[in-house]
Amino acid sequence: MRYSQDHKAQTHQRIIKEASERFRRDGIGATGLQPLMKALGLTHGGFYSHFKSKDELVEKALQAAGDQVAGICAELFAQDRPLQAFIDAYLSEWHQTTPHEGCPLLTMSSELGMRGQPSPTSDEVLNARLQQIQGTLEGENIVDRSIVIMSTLVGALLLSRSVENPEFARQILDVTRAHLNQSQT
Amino acid sequence: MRYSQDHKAQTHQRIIKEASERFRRDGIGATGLQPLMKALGLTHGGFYSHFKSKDELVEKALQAAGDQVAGICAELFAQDRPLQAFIDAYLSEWHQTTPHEGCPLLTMSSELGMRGQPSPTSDEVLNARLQQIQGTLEGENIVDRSIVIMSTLVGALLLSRSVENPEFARQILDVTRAHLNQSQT
DNA sequence: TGTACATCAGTGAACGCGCGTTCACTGATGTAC
DNA sequence: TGTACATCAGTGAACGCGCGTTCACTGATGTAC
Repeated sequence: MRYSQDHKAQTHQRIIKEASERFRRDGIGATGLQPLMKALGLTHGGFYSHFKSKDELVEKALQAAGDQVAGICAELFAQDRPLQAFIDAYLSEWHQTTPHEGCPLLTMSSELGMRGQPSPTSDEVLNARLQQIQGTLEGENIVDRSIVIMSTLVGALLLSRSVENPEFARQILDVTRAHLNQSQT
Repeated sequence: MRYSQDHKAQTHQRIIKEASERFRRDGIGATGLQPLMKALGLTHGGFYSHFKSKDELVEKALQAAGDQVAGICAELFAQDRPLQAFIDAYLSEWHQTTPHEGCPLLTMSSELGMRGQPSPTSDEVLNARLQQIQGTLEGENIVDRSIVIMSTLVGALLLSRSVENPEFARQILDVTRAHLNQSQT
């Protein structure tokens, strides 16, 4: 059956959004197209009238995740203490327990790198964060310092998500947050 | 056919070693038992006379990876400048391009955390590194500082493996290595 | 304005494939006499 | 010491399952007259 004019565009975006969440929460390889389409009330055969392969969806979903996160970060960096707002949000309990709405660098980008299929979009997402951080820094070696801050954020979040003991996970986030907040101004 | 006395133990260890490398390089989910056994010159059916499931192998392989890395780190921490030796090795080009012999925290532990099946062994591996780092530190907040150092190392290595541009990857490692080495003493 | 036709998003069965796991079987070795 | 038997690591076919992808088909909508 044929649908109204922009119905296809809406479905297209719904697939991308659902995929970007599942890829971040469960992993790309562990996300099946069949359950994905079913969750949207569609059948899996129709997938290929929207994308030519799963790989194409992965790239679109990574871009969408990057855009979503860019929006969230733009708000954070518009606050009074922009860097602290960003650090607090990145190392928040919400971000630890909500990977499907969070930073795609430690989920999608990492998995793509592991597969030997790194995407330029990963570089773009990372560079966007670095530039936002750099905008809040003063003094010398701004680029280098932004890279170190971002590495520390990513590492602390990854470890907190990997560890079994919840108190240990919280400690990693708390300690790292305190360190980064006091070392900047 | 029945084999000589310790033949089974040797095969057992060969399976664990090969698995610990493949799990770290390709991921747990992307590693099939059939190709794994074939690479060792065995048939896949025999797997279950060694392990009761893939999950059991995963746990053993994570422990083996932890032990292997512990051995490497023990040598590094026995050198003249132990912390610098560790940092330089962790952020080396070798570690970036040799995940199958490297730290299981950003490969196996991360994937297990993502699956909602975190292992206590992940905590043990991380704690072992933290204690080795703490042994090289002086002054206050030694535990906190060790967590920050480890987070920064893990994050920089993950980003360098995730990024598409090789120069960008190298820059992340170089900048982070320089920062960590100068901030300690 | 009303009618005939073309479009194409979505359907659902089917494809080959690799996965983890099972199972009856093999046959060289270790053990018991 | 020589022989008969039990053991069990490893074999290889088979299991059901979910994967990504294909394909002939449907039928409500947009378009042309």
